[in-house]
Amino acid sequence: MEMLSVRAAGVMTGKALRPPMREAILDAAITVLGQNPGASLAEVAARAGVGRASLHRHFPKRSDLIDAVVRQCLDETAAATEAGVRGAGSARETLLRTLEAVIPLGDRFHFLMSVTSDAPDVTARYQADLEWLAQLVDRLKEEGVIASETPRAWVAANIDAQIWIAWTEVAAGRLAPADAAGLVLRTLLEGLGRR
Amino acid sequence: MEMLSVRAAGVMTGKALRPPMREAILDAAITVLGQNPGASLAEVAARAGVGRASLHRHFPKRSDLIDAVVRQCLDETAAATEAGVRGAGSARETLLRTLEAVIPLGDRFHFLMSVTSDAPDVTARYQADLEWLAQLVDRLKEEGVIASETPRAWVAANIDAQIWIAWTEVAAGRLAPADAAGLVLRTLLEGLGRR
DNA sequence: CCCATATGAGACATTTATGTATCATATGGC
DNA sequence: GCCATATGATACATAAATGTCTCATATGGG
Repeated sequence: MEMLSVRAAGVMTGKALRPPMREAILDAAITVLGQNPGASLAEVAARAGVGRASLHRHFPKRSDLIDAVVRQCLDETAAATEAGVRGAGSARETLLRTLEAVIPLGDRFHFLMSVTSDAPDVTARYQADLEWLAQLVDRLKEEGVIASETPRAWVAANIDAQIWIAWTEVAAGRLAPADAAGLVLRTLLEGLGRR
Repeated sequence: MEMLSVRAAGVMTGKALRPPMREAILDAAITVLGQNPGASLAEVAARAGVGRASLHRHFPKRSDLIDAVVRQCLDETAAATEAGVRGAGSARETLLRTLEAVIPLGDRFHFLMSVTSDAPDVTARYQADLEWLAQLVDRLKEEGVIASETPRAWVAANIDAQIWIAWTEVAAGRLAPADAAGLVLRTLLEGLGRR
């Protein structure tokens, strides 16, 4: 039984368990590099409350940190969208659930937009996400929720933009988190005009 | 009369006449720094087809270049919005004319968003633009074009986002320039839903 | 043709960020 | 209490961008 406790404490840190420090650095990186992609690693370390040397121990090169953050963001958004897809229902319901799950990850989303990664698996996953969104758009058109003439790229760009706007407004305290997804859905489908 | 030609040639270059080189550098800066705000001045100079030393002659410090680009973008957007406002008409017509004028300047808009300038007059002009947009939103609400309960910040953020989306789609060749403003207005007011 | 001015190219110093190494210390399991 | 490991602080080396300077050259007006 001691073996088990030892394992849980950190021997298997390879990937299953995440040291708290690594997580703190990744969080700081999302915030700092999201606001300013050219920020220095010293700023990231300071935000994480960590020495710059320790940061380099976990991520030897800047590109390693960027890669790890991108993977983290992809993992989180994938988990969120999977949860949204799992439950059955109409495409409109799927969209609403996905929005509820994804809006709180707006900063992750924004970071993924601002970075260009060269790792092939990363771009593959990114493409997969875009493909999934495209299929959802097609389902929305089939159900008559979205006008079928509207270009797919236009719809996708609008969804992305709305997610970012909603996250910004929530983060600024101008919008209640519980209202965000509904407002986005309404704006997307009916616009801002007087109904 | 020779004096006049001399003047026109460049003696009064202080502000009235713009040397072609300065313009080329500013254009290149908008493009390069718009895509990657951390790009080096060497990249900007190369894009402008100009030596790096010459760039430093016109803009001794990096911040000087940034400032000049910001001012240029503010000038252009101000000229465009003024033209949209001048003609009388409903707020909806004003919005449409403004969109037509501003969408082609989407990259200028995007650049202004991505940069934080510390010059006081720049921030003042930026605030003035935001104020003008807020007033237009109020007029739209008064006319019943936009639902009056919708928060002003939500409307403004949506307009900004639509401008950027439209510019991107036009630049990518997926949207005809002539269709852009109309599509934006329709999406803003009626959304993407089937009418 | 001559001259003033602007440019391009290159050398150079300075600054800033990055990456590496070392050492003292603290933390946590045993 | 002891020891392994991780961390923080510091110093150092390297790389890259920035800013300055000089010189040869071209351009355009007189």
